[in-house]
Amino acid sequence: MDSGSEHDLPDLFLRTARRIRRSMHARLAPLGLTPGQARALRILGRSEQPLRMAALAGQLDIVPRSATTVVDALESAGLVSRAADPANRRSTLVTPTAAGRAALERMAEDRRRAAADLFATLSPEQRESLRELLALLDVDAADQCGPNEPRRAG
Amino acid sequence: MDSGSEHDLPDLFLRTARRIRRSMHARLAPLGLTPGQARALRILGRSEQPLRMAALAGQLDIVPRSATTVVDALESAGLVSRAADPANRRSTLVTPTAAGRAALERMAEDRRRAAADLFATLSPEQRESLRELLALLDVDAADQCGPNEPRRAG
DNA sequence: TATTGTTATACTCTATAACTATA
DNA sequence: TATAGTTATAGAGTATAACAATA
Repeated sequence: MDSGSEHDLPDLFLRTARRIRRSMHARLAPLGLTPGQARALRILGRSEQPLRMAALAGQLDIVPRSATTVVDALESAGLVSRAADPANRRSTLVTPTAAGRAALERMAEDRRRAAADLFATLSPEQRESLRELLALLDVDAADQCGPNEPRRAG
Repeated sequence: MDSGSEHDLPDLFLRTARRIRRSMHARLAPLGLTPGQARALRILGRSEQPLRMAALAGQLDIVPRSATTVVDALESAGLVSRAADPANRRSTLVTPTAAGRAALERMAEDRRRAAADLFATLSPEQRESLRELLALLDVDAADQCGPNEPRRAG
């Protein structure tokens, strides 16, 4: 009734993002995970190797300090473990535990269903278009506005 | 280098949203406004009538309590004013002040440029496609996941 | 000295619950 | 009693700055 007009592209984008985040939050709450924690766990789960904190932060597109908070929570929940990198003792390697991998499996199905729900108003072709457009936006995006990338002029 | 793969639609979406929010934050910081405050001010500025708190919350797609915080900040900054609705003294009517309207004008140009930057990797046709897809997503979106709408089954 | 991660802190955004004033 | 808004509080997400350990 009050949402259909006058929004520019960034506005529309953040509006939908808010809705997605709200939905994820509700879906994950019963599992005791926040959307950010679940996202980090997925990244760790799909990685072949244990990830350093900085690498995880890079994939999450947040500063390393913020990754610490996320990993702290996951570690407390027993879903990931930290270990010093033998090759470079400054580095911390993070890996999902067995419980972490089990949680990922439990979440996967639910996640697919939720995504389908969220984008239910789009046809499969439209969803594919959206995916392509988002991928385009993502390409050099981090270079421009990422928190970890060096700032450039402009 | 590390962002190009394995993201589903919600992930891609939130990733870009994060980037947009970061860009807005940086752009608005010199003006002493947060993205949320600027958004509320724009909604108030484009409204013909003064808005009640609940109406503003509705357009912002947040709960009324959250709108209070935003309006508090705008009022402190002298950009909006609150007045009791003469017709119903329970209601509060919010209007931009002259300073608020001036701030909106100052922001408008900058905002257009920022939006162009953010979506620079897309052609005009692609931007239009994206706009249409987002509009579709927005249609019955609030009904499903909004914080103010009554919860339904499913 | 440079790098990696962390401790300490702060701010934005949003939520629920309880309360006040009004209807 | 129901409604509009607020006070009080909390938690998620993210940031900067200073510091320790290691290289």
